[in-house]
Amino acid sequence: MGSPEIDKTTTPTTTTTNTNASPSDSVTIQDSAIFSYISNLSPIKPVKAAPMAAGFPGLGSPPSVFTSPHLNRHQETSYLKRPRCRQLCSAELSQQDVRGKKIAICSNEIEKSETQGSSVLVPCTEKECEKKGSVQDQATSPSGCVDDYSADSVEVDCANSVHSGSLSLIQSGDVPKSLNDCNDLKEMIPKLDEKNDIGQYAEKALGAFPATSELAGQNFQEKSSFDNKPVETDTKPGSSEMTPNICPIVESDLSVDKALEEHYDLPVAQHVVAAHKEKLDCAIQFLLESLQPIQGYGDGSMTAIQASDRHVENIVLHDPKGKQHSGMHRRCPWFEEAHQNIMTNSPGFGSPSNIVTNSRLSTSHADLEVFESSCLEVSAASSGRQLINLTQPMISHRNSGSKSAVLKPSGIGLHLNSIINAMPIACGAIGSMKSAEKGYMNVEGRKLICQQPANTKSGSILRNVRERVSASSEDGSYETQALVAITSLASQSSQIEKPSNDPALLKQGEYQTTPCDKGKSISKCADAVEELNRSSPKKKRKKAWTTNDDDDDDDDDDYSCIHCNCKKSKCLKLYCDCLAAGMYCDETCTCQECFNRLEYEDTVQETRQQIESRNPLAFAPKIVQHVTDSPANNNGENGNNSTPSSARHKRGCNCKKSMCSKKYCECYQANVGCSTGCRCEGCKNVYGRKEEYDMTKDALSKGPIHESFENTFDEKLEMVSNQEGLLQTELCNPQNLMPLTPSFQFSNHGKDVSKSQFSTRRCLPSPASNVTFLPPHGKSQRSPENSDSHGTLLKARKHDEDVVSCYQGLDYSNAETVDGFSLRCDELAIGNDFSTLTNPPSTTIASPLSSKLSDWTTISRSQSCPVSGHLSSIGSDEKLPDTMEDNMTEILKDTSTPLDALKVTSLPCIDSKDSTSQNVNDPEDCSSKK
DNA sequence: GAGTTTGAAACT
DNA sequence: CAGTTTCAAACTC
Repeated sequence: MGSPEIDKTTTPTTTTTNTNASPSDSVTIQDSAIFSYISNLSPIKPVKAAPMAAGFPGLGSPPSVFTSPHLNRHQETSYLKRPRCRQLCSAELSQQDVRGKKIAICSNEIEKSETQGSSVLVPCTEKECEKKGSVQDQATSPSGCVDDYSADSVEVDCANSVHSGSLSLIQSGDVPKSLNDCNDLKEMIPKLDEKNDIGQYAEKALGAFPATSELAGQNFQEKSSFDNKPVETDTKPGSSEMTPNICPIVESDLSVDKALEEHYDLPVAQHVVAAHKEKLDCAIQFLLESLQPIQGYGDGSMTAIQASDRHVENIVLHDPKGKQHSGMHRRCPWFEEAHQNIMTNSPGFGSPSNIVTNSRLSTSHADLEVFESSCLEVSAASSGRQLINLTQPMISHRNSGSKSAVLKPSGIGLHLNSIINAMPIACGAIGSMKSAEKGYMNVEGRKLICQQPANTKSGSILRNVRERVSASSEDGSYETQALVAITSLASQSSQIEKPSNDPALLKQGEYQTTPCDKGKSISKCADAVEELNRSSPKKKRKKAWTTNDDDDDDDDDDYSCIHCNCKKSKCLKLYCDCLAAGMYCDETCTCQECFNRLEYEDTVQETRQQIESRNPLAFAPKIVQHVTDSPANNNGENGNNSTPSSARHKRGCNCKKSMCSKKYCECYQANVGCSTGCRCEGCKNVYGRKEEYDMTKDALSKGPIHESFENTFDEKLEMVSNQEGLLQTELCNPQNLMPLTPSFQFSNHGKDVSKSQFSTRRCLPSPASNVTFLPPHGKSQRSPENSDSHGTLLKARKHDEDVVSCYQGLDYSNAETVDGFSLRCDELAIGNDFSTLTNPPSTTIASPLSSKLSDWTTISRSQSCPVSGHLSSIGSDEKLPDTMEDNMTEILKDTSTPLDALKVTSLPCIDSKDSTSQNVNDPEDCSSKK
């Protein structure tokens, strides 16, 4: 009480400049900043720092709120995109530009998931970003390309980081030059796309650009970015049908794939294709090659270029509809914070996205050598996709990682869940997202939901995407990305009619497909997404973290679905759905004495920190995927399950009288079954009863250890990942997730769940963050459909795998495992010796800590590439950065029990079998032995 | 719409 | 950690 009042008095003075600044003002400022930035090239720092800091006090310091979510910053940001987008846009542009396109893409996907339809986004973005866009356009318009680009970037930034990435590219490169050369590039690019003459292209590029390979590389990128439009037309003749939103995402992923496939006949390409595992290495190599070589490796350079181009295309495409983000009317402080933190804090985050960003930053900054930039891009291209996939989920979420990520709605999570991450994946933090239909589970939160105007095209788009995916990618990793995109698309399509949260988005990552199952997996994924998107009809109101989006009526974005009616809490407690979702209250809220407003950012921030201090996972998605699915969950006892079967409430419910059959029950409300974590009495949860869950677990895991592990360790990990992800997410991921929080996390949860866990454990170390976690590792090769018949076996497998992976580290050699892994994992793990992963604790711990993507990046680089640096190895905890250690410590504390359990339990199994692969393949054996 | 019920969040 | 209180949503009428 007191604090709020105090804040009121204080905030006005302190925050007034920041928060009070009218959107237009902020926009203009930002625009000007952006403009200057572009013109000056140097720039990222000046512009954003101020506004962001002011806007989001919490960001400066790792937001306590989203501490857990560190990893998912991206997602978080993506998750909760609301009003703030404007400010963020400008600020982010400068700061975020550094981010890799891929990151942006990821965010885009998340956003898409959240917003669902580009069309949907458009309106919103227009509202929010119109001013900005116009201003920026005018300001930046040096060239048409630039204009579009900048404009897009601005708008996109709000929702997507991609734009920022593109901007960064532009900035990094000599803008003027690039602009001038745009025409040339355009001309050249088409050819490239056609593969007519990569060599020529390279030569031209070299000639046109500075002699230095570095410059050339940059130029290429820049050009590519600028040439996006041309490329699009050329490359995507058939894609016209696709909505801009979809196209960008898909293309981004696909583009990379294509580039790799098409252009990488080179050894490098082989590396990439041959080893998803070695993506990092490939990226490194690619970088190396790119450095020297455009000449020598024209193809390689081209690839990078194309990738960048495609990204650009994506951006460009978004332009028309680019204003997607606006979908969120509300602003998500967390999310923003996450962005800020990410942007300001470090060039290198732990997450791949961060990595990408860094790379781009390097380009923009000149600090990094072109080499790095090229490498980054390459890596981004290779890994970025993964990231994308990851983000989605997450997303989850909303931010699970409140602090680090700040926002994200940690998983699709519930709160942010609303999105989680939802939200938008993630917009992870989103968490609480209520998914439009299903809500993003967790991603935390956020509701990623964005309404999509009904897109008649969605279906066609989806098809296109699928086709492309199948056609384009041979690599599972790529497929994964494609899947993600598809998933988002599917969700969009499914949601077209209705706004939806996408917990699914958060969890999109979960839907990995193996090459074999591509078609099916994709379609299934889409189906799953759709399912997730389904909202429960009954709900009058959704909680932010709820996965379901009931609000068919709501055309608003997921976030819009979140409203509060607080009377006494002043919206500064978790009672407030808005706050829980990492969102500010808006006019739609009927709260009284509300302090959860932009005007009281400081207060909100403090409150969040306070809440987080009490419960670090307070803003994490409430719903997370579980490793084990109860049969009931898989099919849904009622067959109504909208949420992933594997999804479970993080903490479980405590229902006494409602029998978990009313919305009083958070599990039921989230359309998830009860689990062992629930203390409910007389559970009759139609989505899965606690007893069933327990029985299933017992049967599958055959050991209390598994349960304990799953419940505690996995859940935590998942949560963290979700939060960070999401939507995001979400969830994280999204939120979520999902959110997927929002971070990150959805329908096919059974499968996905296992995957998610898998990924989590495996990927934990990866900077990729939650998002990556979300992706289903476990299932990669498994058919998406987990029929009950297969369910048991698969489940058993999953458990075994999880245990093994956790304990021993993944055996990437194992085809299944590899496929299952998200790119991030591959990158991270691959680059390194898995020996590093050998330490279960370190691995598991690391992942949550992924908040510092930079570390990861460095690690991955160091491992794969000598260049890098600081971290000698992930494997040893000692070597981990302080922050990492701290995070790990926290995580360990949280999961200490699980770890122990894991060790104890898993060991027998593992020991019994020498090879991890065997364990993975033969879960039964382990179980039988047990 | 008012009142009741419910369970999470907050507090002790 | 358990018990109690507070709170706001869900529910009922």
